[in-house]
Amino acid sequence: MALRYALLGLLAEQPASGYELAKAFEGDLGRYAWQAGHNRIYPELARLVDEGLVERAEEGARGRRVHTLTAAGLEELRAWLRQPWEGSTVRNEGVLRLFLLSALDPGDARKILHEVAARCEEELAPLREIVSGETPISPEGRLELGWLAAGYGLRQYEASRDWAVWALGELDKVDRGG
Amino acid sequence: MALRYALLGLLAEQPASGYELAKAFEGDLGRYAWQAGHNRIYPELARLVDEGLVERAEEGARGRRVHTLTAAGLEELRAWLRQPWEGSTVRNEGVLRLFLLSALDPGDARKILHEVAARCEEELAPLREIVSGETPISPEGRLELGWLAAGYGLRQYEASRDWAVWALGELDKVDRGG
DNA sequence: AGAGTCATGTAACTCGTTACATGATTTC
DNA sequence: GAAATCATGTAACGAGTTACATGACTCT
Repeated sequence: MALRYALLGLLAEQPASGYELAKAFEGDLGRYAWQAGHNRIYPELARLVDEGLVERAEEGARGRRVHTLTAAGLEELRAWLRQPWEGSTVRNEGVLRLFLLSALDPGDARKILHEVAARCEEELAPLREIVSGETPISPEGRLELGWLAAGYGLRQYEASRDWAVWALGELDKVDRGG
Repeated sequence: MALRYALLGLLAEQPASGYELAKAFEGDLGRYAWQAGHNRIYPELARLVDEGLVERAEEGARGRRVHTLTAAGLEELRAWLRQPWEGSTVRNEGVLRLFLLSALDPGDARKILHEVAARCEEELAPLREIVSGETPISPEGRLELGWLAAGYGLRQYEASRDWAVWALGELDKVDRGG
C-alpha cells in the first residue's frame, strides 16, 4: 500500500512521468522512507489511472506520459495521512547490522562503529548546507518534500553518529568489566 | 537475505525455538530494524539447518525444537557484518507519511506534527529508564541486543521529535510568507 | 555513427503477509 | 473443563527485485 501513497504524494508536488517518479525514489525519499524501481512503478501507476486517482496525458516526446493527480487522488492521499498510523513496519538492513554487531569480537565491532560514526559525519555536511539555506516554499505555499527529508536526514545521521559513539563507550565498559 | 542474518544474530545471543525467534521480532528488533512472522521464520530456519549454519535439537515439550548456531553459522554472520554495507534498502511507512505531510492543508499538518512530537516523547521515557540503568553484559562478555536497540531507539525518537518541532517552525514561516 | 540518457514495459523469482490448520500444555 | 498460551506448520496472495527487451532522442 505504501508505494501507492508515495506515488500520489510525489504527484501532489508536481505532475511527472513514470521515469521521473522512479528517479525521485533515488533521492532522499528512497534513502529514508521508501524505494521502488520503474518496473514496480509502471503497473502501480496504471492501477491508479484505472481507479481515477491519477490522470495520464497522451504520449509526448520519446513516448513520455505525464501523470497528474486528480481531485479524488488528492483526497485519497489526504485521508491516508489523516488516519492514525500505528504498527507501521520498519525494514532497515543498516540498523539490523548495527544491532548484531556484538556478535563480532570487540576489535572488529569497534572498527565498524568508528566507520559508522565517520560515515555519518560525512553525510551530515551536505545536509547541514541544505537545511541552513532558505526555506523553499512552492507556489502553492507548501514545503518541498526534499527540504523536509533533508531536515529529517540531518537529525537521523546525528542520532546514528551519537549512538555509535555511545556504543563504543559501552564496549569499553565491557572490556574493563571482563 | 536480511532475515537470514537476523536469525543467525538472534541465535548468536542464545539458542531458541522458532516460536521464541518470532517473539524476538515483536520487540526492539522488529521496531527499528526488521520484522518477520513465524510463518516466514520456520521455512528459513529449515534452510539454515540444511546449509549447516544452524543445528536443530530433537523435539522437546509441546514439540519445541531448540536451534543452535554452529561454528559455520557464526562465521557466516560475522562475514556479513564485516563486509562493507552500502545501498541497503530502507522501508519506513512512518517516515514516508512525515515527508508527504505537506500535501495536507497547514492546519491538519500542524495537528499531526504535534501528535508526532507528543508520541515520540511518550516513547522516550521507558527507553531513558533502560539506558540509564546498568550496562548488561552477557556471560560471554557481549552487549545485549536489546540494550543496543534501546540506546538506538532513544536517539531515534529524540531526532524524530526534534524534526517535528523544526517542521512546525518551518510551517510557521510558510504562513508568514504567504 | 556510437554512446549515453530518456522512456516504457514484461517475466520469473524471491520475500513477506494474511489466513488457514492443528495439537500440546498450563492456568484458572 | 474452558481459555490462554506455547508450538509448528502450509497455502494463497501481494509486494518488490533482477533480468530481459525495446525504442526514441541528444550529444559528440
